[in-house]
Amino acid sequence: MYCKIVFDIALDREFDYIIPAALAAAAAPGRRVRAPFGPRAALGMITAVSDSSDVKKLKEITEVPDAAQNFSADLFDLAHFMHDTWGGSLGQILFSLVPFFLKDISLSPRPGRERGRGLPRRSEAEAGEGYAQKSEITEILSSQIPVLLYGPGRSGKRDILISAAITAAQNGTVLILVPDILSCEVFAAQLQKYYDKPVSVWHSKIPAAAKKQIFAAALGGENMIIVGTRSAALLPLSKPALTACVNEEDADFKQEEPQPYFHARDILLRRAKTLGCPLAFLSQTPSLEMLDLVKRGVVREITLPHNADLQNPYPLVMTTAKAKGKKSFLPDVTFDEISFAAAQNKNILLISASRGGAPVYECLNCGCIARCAKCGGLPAFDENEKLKCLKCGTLAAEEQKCPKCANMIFRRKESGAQRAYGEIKKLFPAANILRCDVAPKARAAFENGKANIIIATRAALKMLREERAKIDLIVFLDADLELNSPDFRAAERSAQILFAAKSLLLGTPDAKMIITSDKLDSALINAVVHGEYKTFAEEEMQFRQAFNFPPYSALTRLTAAAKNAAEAENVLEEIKTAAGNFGEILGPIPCGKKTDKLKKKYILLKNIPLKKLREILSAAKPRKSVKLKTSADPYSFF
DNA sequence: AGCACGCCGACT
DNA sequence: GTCGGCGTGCTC
Repeated sequence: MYCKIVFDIALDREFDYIIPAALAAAAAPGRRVRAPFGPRAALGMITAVSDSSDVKKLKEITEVPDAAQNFSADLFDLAHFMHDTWGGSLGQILFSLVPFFLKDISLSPRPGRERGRGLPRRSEAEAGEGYAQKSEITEILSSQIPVLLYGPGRSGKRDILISAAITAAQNGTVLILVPDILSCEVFAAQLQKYYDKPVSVWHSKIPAAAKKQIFAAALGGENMIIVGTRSAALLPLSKPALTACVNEEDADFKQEEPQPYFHARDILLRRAKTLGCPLAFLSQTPSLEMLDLVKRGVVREITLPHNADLQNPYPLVMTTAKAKGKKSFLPDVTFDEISFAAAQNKNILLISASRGGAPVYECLNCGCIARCAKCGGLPAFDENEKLKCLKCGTLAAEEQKCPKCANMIFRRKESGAQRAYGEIKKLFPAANILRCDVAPKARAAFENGKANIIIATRAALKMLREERAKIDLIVFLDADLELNSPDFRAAERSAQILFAAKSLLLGTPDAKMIITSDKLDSALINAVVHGEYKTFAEEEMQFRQAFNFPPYSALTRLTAAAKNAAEAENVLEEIKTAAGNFGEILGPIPCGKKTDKLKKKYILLKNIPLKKLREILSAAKPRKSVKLKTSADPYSFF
């Protein structure tokens, strides 16, 4: 007998081995095995068993360590689906389903009833609070196809999910995915108020021992509720009763960087189908992919009405064009609103476009950016306030003549939050101003009631939304900047952020929002002002169709990294020519962020299956000096 | 991914 | 003269 084995390494290849007679009974697809691999003995996993092999010099597998298979029935098939859909190493995919802490728990008796990290339970009185009792609950639990709970902020989506989860958890395992760790903690705590058993919390910060218990319980098909981040989508589910995904549109559900590559939304769709289990997506700004699924009848949408019983059910959204000229950092409207709010000691949140890196040296007259005389790199002020080239370290003169307009007015130009902080401090010297690049700081600031003005990025906004912070005025300092990114989802992302910000105002009387933009008549801005996400989504959907972007095409990104940009470009051009017959290709496009010393460029391939792309890549003899990386359904475009 | 093999720079 | 840099290549 022979078998094919994959290993937990970034190598997408199977290896053939002999199964010795003594191990024949235990060896089966999905079973982990010990086998000699090069100079060492490695742990692999059997993908197939057969009675012949083409390979001449074969070695024998030496051990089958586990008493039985470690994952639920659908996961072996899911691994192949992940491999086909997003690529990567099948070995790493399979091993990600059998975590490192799993030694031989597969046949161990069920753990005690306390598992995972039990959250503190609320008092009887609090637990007695009524939770949603709506027809949507039965609709979710009895639907033959996945459901999208679509509704504006605070329309009761989460209450419905909590009720459905508690009902379903009487009959099996409930798995609820949320985008990030904070949402995980917040939602689990919310759920715990109504659930009389401990809610299991699963994310990267949960200790291995607790994860092991949750894993074992899920594998055992226990009645329980798991709230977790995207990696929880890969947990075994032997007796699933309900799966769900909160804030479905969040890009964090896509795992790009470490293997395995996957999109939690697509994993849930696939698993719900094969497991025959109810699935609910929650969103106030559904992704266009989700709206496409609804349109095609794959997902059924349940629309929740706007909740008019809120403190501020229709928050005022104002728009203003960017300040023209050099003297004013803020448009007049914005300045007036901030002054007014600050005078009343209100909480003001300023959203700047980006965290902003080192300040650059820019000509105030023509915008020309100073260059290093020696190497052409960007000079910037270092920690000692010396103007130095970022590339070669050469000290540059601060008194420079602009090479373009010959003015002697080079100025330090700080970007993003950094710049905003300086300017706001000048304009509102009496206010407490806090700059928070990092999300948790925003929380502290509002808790203390210390800061009047918080300057934050969008990441912080997400956190504030989760905490339902009390904010009286939100100002987007430049809503257009996001749209300049090469990401075709830029507009969608902006919409998500703007709508999220708007619903942050719902609980605070008279709270309002100002959007600074030079595209005031765009569908996006109009949609936010009038509260109709779908208006924007429809126009965006037409854009996607017109330019053949997802959900109208399957996108794959191929990145080339080389010592010099021309080399990377040449390789990509070659591949573009070779693959041109199979689908539309965009690029090569230079990567914006320079992470290492290698130059990177990428092309975008439309509707070329991964399998086809692999063929093309192996046919085009890849040069050793150029590193290629493919990414299916990409979400980042750096 | 590891880990070996292999051919060019500054040290006991 | 050697130690060691990491480029290249292989693992059934």
